[in-house]
Amino acid sequence: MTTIQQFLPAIDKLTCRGKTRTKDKYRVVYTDHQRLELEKEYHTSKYITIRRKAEMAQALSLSERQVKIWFQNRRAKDRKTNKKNGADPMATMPPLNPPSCMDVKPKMETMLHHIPIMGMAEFL
DNA sequence: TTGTGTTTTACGACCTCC
DNA sequence: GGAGGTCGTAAAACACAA
Repeated sequence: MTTIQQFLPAIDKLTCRGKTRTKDKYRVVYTDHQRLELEKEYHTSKYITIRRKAEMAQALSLSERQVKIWFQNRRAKDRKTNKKNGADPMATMPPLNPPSCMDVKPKMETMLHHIPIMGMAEFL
């Protein structure tokens, strides 16, 4: 399994807009199995816990950073499709009463992003 | 085959919270 | 100050009509 970490030591880097990325692999394509497992986890919870992130990373041979970024991108995708469908903006909101097992607290800012959409009165 | 639109990784900037 | 959230964006990978 190849991960981006394997390419990080590569000296030959490309720069775009001041960013530096490895030349040989701009991005890796995750396997069907990796995507499936990540999707399953996402359907369990849209916000992954630190513990689950470490477990998933190990199980899928990805870095924790990759798992974190995948969840960020997945939520972004959800928001995008919800916006298009005019669906429930709460869908990607962090839970207000997270289960006790959740060791990551949802950020207030995250919820505030949704308030203008749903209306403050409704939110309260 | 190829041109084009969409999706998927990955990152930087900026923000909040502890 | 670090971790992790969103947003915007770059570029590779992919899908598909012409």
